[in-house]
This record gives sequence, C-alpha cells and structure tokens, in this order.
Amino acid sequence: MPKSSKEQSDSQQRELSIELSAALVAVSDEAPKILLVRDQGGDSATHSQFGLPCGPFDPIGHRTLEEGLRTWVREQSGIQLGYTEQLYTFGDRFRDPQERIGGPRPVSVGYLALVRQTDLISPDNADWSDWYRHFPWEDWRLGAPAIVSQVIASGLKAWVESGETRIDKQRRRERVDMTFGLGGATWDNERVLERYELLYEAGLIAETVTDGRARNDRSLLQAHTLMGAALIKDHRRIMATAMGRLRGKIKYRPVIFELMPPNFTLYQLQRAVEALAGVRLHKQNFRRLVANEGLVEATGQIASQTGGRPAEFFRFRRDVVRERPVSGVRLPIRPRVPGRN
Amino acid sequence: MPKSSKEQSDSQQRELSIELSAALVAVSDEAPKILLVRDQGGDSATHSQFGLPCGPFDPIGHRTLEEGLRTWVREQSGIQLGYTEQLYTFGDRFRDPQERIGGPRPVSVGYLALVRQTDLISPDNADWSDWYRHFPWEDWRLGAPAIVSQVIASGLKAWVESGETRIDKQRRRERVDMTFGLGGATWDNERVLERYELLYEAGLIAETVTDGRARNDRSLLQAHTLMGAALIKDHRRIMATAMGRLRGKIKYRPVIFELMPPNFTLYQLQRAVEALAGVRLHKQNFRRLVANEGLVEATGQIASQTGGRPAEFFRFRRDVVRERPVSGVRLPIRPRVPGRN
DNA sequence: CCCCTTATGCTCAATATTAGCATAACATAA
DNA sequence: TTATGTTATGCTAATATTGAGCATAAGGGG
Repeated sequence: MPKSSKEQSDSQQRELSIELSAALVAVSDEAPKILLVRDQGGDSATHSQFGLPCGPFDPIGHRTLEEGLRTWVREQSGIQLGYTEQLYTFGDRFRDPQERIGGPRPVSVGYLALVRQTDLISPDNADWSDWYRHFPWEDWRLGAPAIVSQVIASGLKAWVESGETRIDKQRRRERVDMTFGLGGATWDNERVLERYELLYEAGLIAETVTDGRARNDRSLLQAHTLMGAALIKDHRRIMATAMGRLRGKIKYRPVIFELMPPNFTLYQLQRAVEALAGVRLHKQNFRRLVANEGLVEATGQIASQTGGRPAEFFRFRRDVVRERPVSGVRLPIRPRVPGRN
Repeated sequence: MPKSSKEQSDSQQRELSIELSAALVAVSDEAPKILLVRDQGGDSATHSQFGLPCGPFDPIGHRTLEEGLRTWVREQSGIQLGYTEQLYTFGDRFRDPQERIGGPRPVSVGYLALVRQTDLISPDNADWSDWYRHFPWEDWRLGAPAIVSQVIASGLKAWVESGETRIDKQRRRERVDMTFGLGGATWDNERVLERYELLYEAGLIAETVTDGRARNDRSLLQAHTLMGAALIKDHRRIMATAMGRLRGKIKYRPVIFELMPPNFTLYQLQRAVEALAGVRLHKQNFRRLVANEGLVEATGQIASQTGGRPAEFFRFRRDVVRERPVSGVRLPIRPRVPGRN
C-alpha cells in the first residue's frame, strides 16, 4: 500500500485556491454569444487578454459556490444571473501557465449560465462575443466548415503520423475519426470538449504553445489564428465544456426557453436551437415536435415584420414542467445540402 | 454594486480544503452495491459511522483531482479504479455539521466510479452495501415500494401543509408531485437527487436532524430508520447524485458494460440494468434493442446453469464505440403488474 | 398582379416501439 | 417417462415516431 499522503497535505495545502468561472451564454442575431471580460493582469503567453467572468471562492463571504459565482459575475459585468448550472471542476496541474512561475495551484469550478436575449445589454468592460469565433470548426449550419477539411484534417493527420508505435498511430487515428467525424464516422455535435482537447494535444491551437513550444514560429502563429480566438488560462476549455453540455441538454430538457424572450415565433425558436446546435433543422418537423410536446402555446399575437407571411407569437408553457417528465427539443436534422426549408 | 469580496478572501482563504469522495458502484446478486468504509472519526450526529472512501486533495502530491481520488480509494479499500467520472462539487456551508463547531469549510468533489462484478472482493475495512438499503423508495422493480405510499406520501403531505402561504403550499405540492410521481405525475427514475433533497428539506430523513431539531424524539428516530441508512457528512447526497447520473447515463452511453464481467447472458445484462434503473424491463424488447444497437456479440459459449433453457454468453463489442455515436440501453419498461416475462 | 419570402397544414413512407404469442431447451417432480 | 415449470429466443401485429416533401396561405415589393 502506498505511503499515505496525509502528512504532506496538512502542511502544504495552503497553496490551494478555488476559482469560480462562468460561461454566460446567450443567443442573438442567430448566433450563440458568450460574455468575455478584459483580464486585468493580461496573459501575454497566449496573446489573449479576454476571459470569462471569474473570481476566487471566498469561504467566509460566500455561503455557497453558486452564490460566490453570482457575486463575481455581478461585480464584473453587472449581470444578475438566472438559470445557472455547475459544469465541471478543473484541477489539473499547470492548467494556468502562471503556476509554473510560482503562482498558486488553481482549482476552478466552471459554470454554465443562460442569459435571455432581452437582457442582452453589453456591460462596461465586457462584451458578447460570437461563440464560433472561438470554435470555428463547430458551426455546421452551412455544411462542413472549410477549416475542418482544409486545416484540421491535415493537422491531425500529421499528429497521427507522429505517433510512436503502430498501435499508437492506430489509436490516434481512431480518436481523430471519432471526434471529428472523419473517415466515415459521423459528426457528433456534442463532442465539443473532446474536439478541443484533441486539438490542444495535437498542438493545433494557441493554448498548446504555452506548454513549451516556440512562440515565434510565424506559420504556427498564423495557423493558430485560423483556429479561433484563444482566451486566458483554460477558459476556452470551460467554454467548450459549456457548449457541449448545452448542446446535449437542449435535447432532453426545455432549457432553450431560458434563452428566448417571453414571446417568440417558432422560427425564431428554431433559429436559436440551430445556432446552439450548429446544424440546420427541418422546419415543418421542428414545429411538429415542439407542438406535440406541448412545450409552447400560441399567444394570438402576430409578428409584424420580416418579408413573408407573418408568424404567430408563442410563449413557453411553464406548466409542462409540472405535468410530466418533459423532454427538450429533439433535432430533426436536415440533409447537408441546404434545400428549401 | 456590492463591495468587492477580494480583500476578505485574501486573508481568510486558508480555511479552505477540498475533499475528494468516490461513489464506487457495482452490481451483484441483482442488486446495485456501493462501497462504504468505516469512518475513523465517527459522526455521532447522524448515528452513522460509514461513509464513502474519501480524503483531502493534496495540491502538492496530486497531479490531478482524479489522481488524488484514485490514491485515496486505493489506500482505503485497495481497489484500483477503472471507469471514473466527476459528478459535482459541493460547497454549501454547513454541509458537514463539524463545521459549526469550528471545523474547516469543506468543499467536496464527488466522483462516480464503476467496478466490475469480477473485481468484487470486499476489502478490509470496507463493505459493499446494497444501494437500496440507503434509498428504499427508489426500488420499483416489484411495483411501487410500500414506503412511498405509507410513509413518504403522508410525511410530505404534512410538509406541504406546513407551508407559510397559499402560494407556498401550492408550490410545495407541485414539487412533491413532480419529484415523487404523486398526484397523477409519473415517476422519473432519474430524479434521485431531487427526491433526496426534498426529503431532507422536509425533515424526513436522519441527516436533517443534525441541522438543529430534537435528537431524542422516539417516533422521529423510528421514522428515520425506515427511511434508509444514513451516512456521514453529506455522503448520502453524493450517493444520490451518483445514482441519478448513472441511471441517466446507461440510457445513452454503453456504461453498463463497465459493470459486467467479460462474458454474460442477455438476461444477466438485463438484470443489471434493472437493478440500477430500479424498474423491470420487457425481456424480448430488451434483447432486441441490445442486439440492434450492435452492442454485443455472441461468444458461442452456452451457460451451464440455472433452471431453464441454457442461455448463450455474449460479450461487449468494444468496436461500436469507434463506429458511430453509440447510445446505451434504452429502457423498454414493463407494465407495473408483473406478468410472465 | 406577379414574384419572392416565410408560415403552416398535411401526407406518405420508413422506422421504432410496445405488448404479446409461440416455440425451444433445459431441470425436476410426479 | 411424462408432465410441469423455468428461462431463452424468434416473430408479429398494432401503434407511434421520424424524415422528407408537397401544397397552400399570407404578407411585401416591384
């Protein structure tokens, strides 16, 4: 049996600190948005100065972790959080490059928070950023993104080839195929985190560089720019976790309505789902699903607006939640080649 | 804007410690099992001396949270963990009654770990306990458990009535109906945590008492005994989280095979799923689903054993995971009244 | 009024699911 | 040896759910 680690820990645990970080997600202009704040310290290592709202957990002042999070978000962005859900606790060593140069060992608890379109005023010091600016390979609404076939596939191929042994290469290839839907596999829109971590391991994104490699390689920098905007620390990883979770959750819980204004047309609803899921849906089937689940009810009001027949406004039926175990919005996915509806 | 909490936290964060706890789950004898270890300190407040394997996270000695967890589990039970997944991080104040009398503020990261039947030797100082001994209301394999209609329904009714306002009572009733499938709602086997927390709030289980109420009320003690065996700290809450997650997960990921021996009959597989899900399934449909998903392949070997026609042994097809986004084992639920198969 | 756009109703075929029926292959008791 | 009980396994009819698309309605702008 291994030596107990108790003695060590008692004396040295002081190094510990818990950081609370929030991925605030909203949808507007048919794009998923994430709230970023400018980092006071800056983080020259990744050339990024933006990150998620975050702050240390205060065991005295904060009654719960979530309360601490709410406080920090309010302070940094002025936003009062609504729907909030814990994502994951990250504690790997050297997550934050600061740690190498003597900073404290960070453990960070990531949260997903949903913000309604109507509340979407950009606060001081913070900005709503298009989610796909940081994950350009995740948007399949117009078909397979160019960056997958042009940059990622080849980059990952090189990584596969750089495997030590035959077995190793084999395993790498399988992992690549599965996570990126290459080699005949299908693209699973929920595997956002797995894809991010694979790109990280393969050295294809900016964050990897902070773990040692040359920082001045021009072509590398250029490639990394293509691969989406990085954030401080491991905040892009938290974003990936958030979006993966959200993509999964909209399918089996009616969380999408946390992002919608009180009244919306079915098409607006569909657009919001599409923005998050990163795929286009079949319109008629989508409305049938939503209607059959009894998720919405007509308000009687008619939309005044955009070219075409006016649509009716609907609202979320809060009662369904009480009635029965209610599922979210399944995804009647459309064929790759965009057709009429 | 509220006063920044930064100043406070810098000086007083020392109080912080992170505890790693693992819910090790296995299935044997058609019952889900959980590994409990005897608590050195004891916890007179809840009359329980058993808890999950756990220990403090050591930022120096542990490279990752999960590694720390593995170390602690190995030390306390001798078990080398296989499939492991992080559940949730609990940080509410006064989770642990020790805290009231000056103990440190605990933040605890809970994990779910799956242990294969074959590896099921009960280690020193630890025991595999029937999961339903701690959650007797969760087992619906033989229909609605008596405890729900006889003890819980009435207890929760009293709690509903003790609501302050009309609105308050109304809300309580809705919550009760939804989580326990009363008043026409359907029982959702995944809501294990919600049910536990509701019982906790309503004061129907032993853990509640540590938050203030009389400890010597005889009828109360008796009622609490009926309501399943408690554990130290908030370990029963972590158990609830684990089982809820697992019940959800077996439906969409093939995790059930992490609990099975390499070869098994389809009925053994079904029994394992039933044990976890807490419901009985339709046999023929179950095997069709498993077969259609391509999750298993026949080994050719025939079971020698129990009364009836011998069954064929199957094994998990590891390749499916590579082939496509593979779902778990959906639950073709059988009617309440036990019938033939 | 024609044409473009979006909204909405509806159908048809392909699959999946639910609930059983029926038969096979063993063990054991009459 | 046969009847009976038990579990395994194949198969089917009735429903429900999906996927794909046709068709019509109802606006706006030339």
